[in-house]
Amino acid sequence: MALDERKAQILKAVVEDYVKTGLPVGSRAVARKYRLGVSPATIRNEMADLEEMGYLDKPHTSSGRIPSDRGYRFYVDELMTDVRLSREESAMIESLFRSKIRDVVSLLKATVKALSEATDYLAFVLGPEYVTTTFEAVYLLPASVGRALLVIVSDVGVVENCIIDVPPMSREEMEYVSNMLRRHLCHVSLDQVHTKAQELLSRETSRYSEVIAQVAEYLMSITEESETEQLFMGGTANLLNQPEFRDVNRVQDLLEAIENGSLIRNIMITQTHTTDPAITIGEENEVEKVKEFSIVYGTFRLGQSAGRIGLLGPKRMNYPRAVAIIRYCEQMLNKYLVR
Amino acid sequence: MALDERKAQILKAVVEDYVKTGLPVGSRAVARKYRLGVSPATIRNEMADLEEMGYLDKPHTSSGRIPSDRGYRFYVDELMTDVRLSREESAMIESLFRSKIRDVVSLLKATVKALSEATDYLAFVLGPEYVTTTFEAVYLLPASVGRALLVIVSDVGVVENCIIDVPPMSREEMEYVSNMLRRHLCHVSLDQVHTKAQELLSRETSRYSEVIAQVAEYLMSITEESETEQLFMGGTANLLNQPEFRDVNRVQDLLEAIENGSLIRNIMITQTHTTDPAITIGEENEVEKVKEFSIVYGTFRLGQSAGRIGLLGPKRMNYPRAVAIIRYCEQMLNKYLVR
DNA sequence: CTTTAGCACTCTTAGCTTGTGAGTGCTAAT
DNA sequence: ATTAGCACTCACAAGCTAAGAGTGCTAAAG
Repeated sequence: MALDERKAQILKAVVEDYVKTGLPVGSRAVARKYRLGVSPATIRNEMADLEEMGYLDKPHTSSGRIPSDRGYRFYVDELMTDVRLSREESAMIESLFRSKIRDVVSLLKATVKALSEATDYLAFVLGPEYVTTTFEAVYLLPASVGRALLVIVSDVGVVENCIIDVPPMSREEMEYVSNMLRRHLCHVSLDQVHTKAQELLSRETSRYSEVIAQVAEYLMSITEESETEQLFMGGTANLLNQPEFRDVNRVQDLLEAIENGSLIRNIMITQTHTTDPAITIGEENEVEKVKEFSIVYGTFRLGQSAGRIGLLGPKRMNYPRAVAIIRYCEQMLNKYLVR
Repeated sequence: MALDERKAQILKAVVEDYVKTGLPVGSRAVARKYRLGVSPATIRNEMADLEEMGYLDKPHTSSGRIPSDRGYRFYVDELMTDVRLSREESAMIESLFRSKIRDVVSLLKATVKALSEATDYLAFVLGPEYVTTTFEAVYLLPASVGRALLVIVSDVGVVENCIIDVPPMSREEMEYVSNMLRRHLCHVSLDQVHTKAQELLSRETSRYSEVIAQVAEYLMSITEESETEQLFMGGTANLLNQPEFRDVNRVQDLLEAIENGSLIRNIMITQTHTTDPAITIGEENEVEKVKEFSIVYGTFRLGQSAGRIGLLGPKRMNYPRAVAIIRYCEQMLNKYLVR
């Protein structure tokens, strides 16, 4: 399966030229731009071989070659060389991060912004799952008559809140309930919240039982809920820059699926990643609608759980650059998310 | 400026037909579909009059008429009849709301979703400005060594949080600081937060002064910050459904501007609204990039401040329906946001 | 005096034809 | 093994034509 040196060089040239121009690349162009010391005719022969081996495709009988999924895969695995972001660029990105060190959510939003502005692709950040989390704090605050604001701080610093109905009670009473909730439901692993709440309910047969039940339910619901909420995306307009989207219908379908959010989540769930900035190319993607695209994604840690950041673009993607940017943003996140 | 009955009927027919089909409408079509008891020739004459008066345009010398901005305006002001949402539809929307009565932010997100799914337009919700707001609660919670989580609850129930650096301190110390902050900075109008914080600083020359300063700064920053954060959008893919976007470049430009968010904010700031679901059509929009579109937007109240919900679509928009949906969502919001 | 039928004219759009250019595969010479 | 040469393929753009929808005007009819 190994390619001899010259074939490898030609494959590399084809991929990089096609990535740059978006046009099928011919033997002439390869000979001219990437001087390999051989004539177009020789390159033609080699390209015919590469096609037979499945690394290149032809859009139609005559006229240049484009890389196949396999060609991209070989390029990504063996041929591409790491690139470094320019000084200005990394400075630009870092400054964006620095200005947003407020809370986790803003930081993730900043990441999306950095990614989508630094590339021509769709950027996404999938917040960490809650599964392994406990709660750091639970507060019940008076909101208006008959309503209270429930504020919850997870151990990774993500804050959630909701409004619940409560029987009318004094400030002191509410503080009492609030303290009780804190004592019994904080620092308890999620799978035990339910039983703890039941315990609490059976002991407290007071008028607060309704409140306790509501809080417990909300705590439980957060597990799934927040998964649907914690997806940030940006740069949808970037996709329209790609020449492959000259016709609107193709993009529309994808956009719809992306916007609703389930798509990215599906991808991240079904995908089994291996290397750090993982790359999936075209048909390698499990999800149907993405089989014409590539995804480059990485991981960041927050507490005990992990989140994902990624770029979705055409297969004709600048992989070295995408990898460099994902790597850099991973670093930034892990740096600013320390806790 | 008033139009005689027949002209009005014809204008109405042209607008509604054009809205439905997207194709310039000719005299024949009007005569056939909206039986007005006159022949195409008569309608041709009337349409020529309407064109001269500025209510209709011709894309090119021969071939049907399309409404001008003025034509749409007249239609919207005088001709269109209110529509009601179907029972299923309003039930669908309300259920979406009901399932999301958790916190303000989820509710606003649900609104965007409802709006964009119920229409073919871009939906947006602009959260209420903070200007007139005070803070209901301020908490400083231990996060990790040297860091604390600052949680702030505004009087309208919006929760903000950020992480700040603090000198190492015990749980009791932090509670002391937290209480101090609460006593001095809650229920204080925003324009006084700064002076209050100064007072506090001058009295407390302790090691906590750094913390107090940070908190004060954050409180101040929220005013602008949250304006940039509190914009929710959905349904960008809807725009691609519109036949006017058969070519990609037009939409890309708009999408980019929209995604970055400043566009909608600008519109809402520059626009002076009058009626409740306000409608601005084409050139009536102050913002350059929107002069080819129309916006229908309404207001909801949250505490002392107000937010906006709206739809952005082509001038060829189904105005009666857009108005009905905006109205309905306004109601929903005002119902579920009571405090 | 308003309405209508008839007709010549305009303009867009889709489909077809043609020419050009980029690129290929094959063969024969180096 | 490499390369030059050449015939061949195919996409794409440009130009052309025919069809169709719609108009404005004129003259007849109510």
